[in-house]
Amino acid sequence: MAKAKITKEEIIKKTLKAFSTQGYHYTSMADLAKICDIRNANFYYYFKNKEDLMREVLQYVQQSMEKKLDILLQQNDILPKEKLIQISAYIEKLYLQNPGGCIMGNTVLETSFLDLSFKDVLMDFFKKWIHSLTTIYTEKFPAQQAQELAEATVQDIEGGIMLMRLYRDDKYLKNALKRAVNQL
Amino acid sequence: MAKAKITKEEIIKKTLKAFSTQGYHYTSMADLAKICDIRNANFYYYFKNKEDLMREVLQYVQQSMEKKLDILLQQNDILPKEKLIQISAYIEKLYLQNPGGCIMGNTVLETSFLDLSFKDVLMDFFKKWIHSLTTIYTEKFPAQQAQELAEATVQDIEGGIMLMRLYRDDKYLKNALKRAVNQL
DNA sequence: GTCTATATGCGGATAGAC
DNA sequence: GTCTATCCGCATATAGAC
Repeated sequence: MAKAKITKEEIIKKTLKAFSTQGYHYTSMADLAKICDIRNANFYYYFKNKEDLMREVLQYVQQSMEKKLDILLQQNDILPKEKLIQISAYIEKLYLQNPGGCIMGNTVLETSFLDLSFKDVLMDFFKKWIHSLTTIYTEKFPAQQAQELAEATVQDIEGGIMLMRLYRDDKYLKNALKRAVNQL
Repeated sequence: MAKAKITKEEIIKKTLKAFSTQGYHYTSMADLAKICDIRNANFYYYFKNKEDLMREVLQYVQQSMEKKLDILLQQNDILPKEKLIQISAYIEKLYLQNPGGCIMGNTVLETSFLDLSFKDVLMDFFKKWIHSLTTIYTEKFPAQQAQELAEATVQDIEGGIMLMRLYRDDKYLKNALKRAVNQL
């Protein structure tokens, strides 16, 4: 087959930023077309509809996160605290580099009352994140407490992203990440 | 003047629930008209536009919160911990009674990239909340630490609301409130 | 103050040529 | 695979009668 002007993966990467900043509903297909430098109609060759595109975008983020966490956790030669520091660094890079914060958390609050196909992707994302943190905290705390600590950490970070966007000050996210590491 | 079929305040109270659950953009004037049992056009007699209506809705929530916190804090005859418990109870009632969670946090994430007139109301809301918690935590911790603890508490709660909506499980919010109280 | 009717634009999505 | 043209519905908002 002939080389496409733009690949599916390129579309996903380029639209991610827009969805991340502006949210799902507010980002129009026209916006996305401009960003990708293609025509509005071309999306429908690659994706069934807007919802399907969003699903693939979220899946891309979810799978990147999952892969990254698996690699980090499998390191046998480093201390738990060091793993935590690495996760923090990853999260900070992920959420600090664009003004939109966390596309997963944003999308939950924007769409949780609707019956959209990508809800399970959002659930997988946070489930994996919490589970990874639980695994690490288990090295110091009993299982139940480690689980709650992991949930609290994710909540602290996600709430921090909200305040970061409101006040345009990244101290809220940075402090949350610091607290997460200091649990060990 | 003749009695209006519906007052401005009634509109605000009735539309609050819809905005809270569905968000700002997704809630249409038609939705709101149905809820209030008036015609679409009638809103424009009371409010300049949709943004203006939303501003008044958020202001109503903000002012209720402010009043409540002021009353709670002014009690001289009770322990700081008891104040914290009362605030928790208020927050729990406020955020648990409808499926939309926290309209203020939702609205921040949905609209913070836009230049909307109600941004200052959102900032006032969280500023007041954090400040009140700081005041209480100051009874046990040094100022700087109390401030960070207050921020962490709000972040924990707001993140908890997000997970609560995602997994339809109120344990995330309830645990966050418990942690807030247990700081004292 | 509340109504009917409607202007006006933008949203997602499709048809069909090339 | 990519294009142009266009459909159709819904959004906010306004005009003007009652």
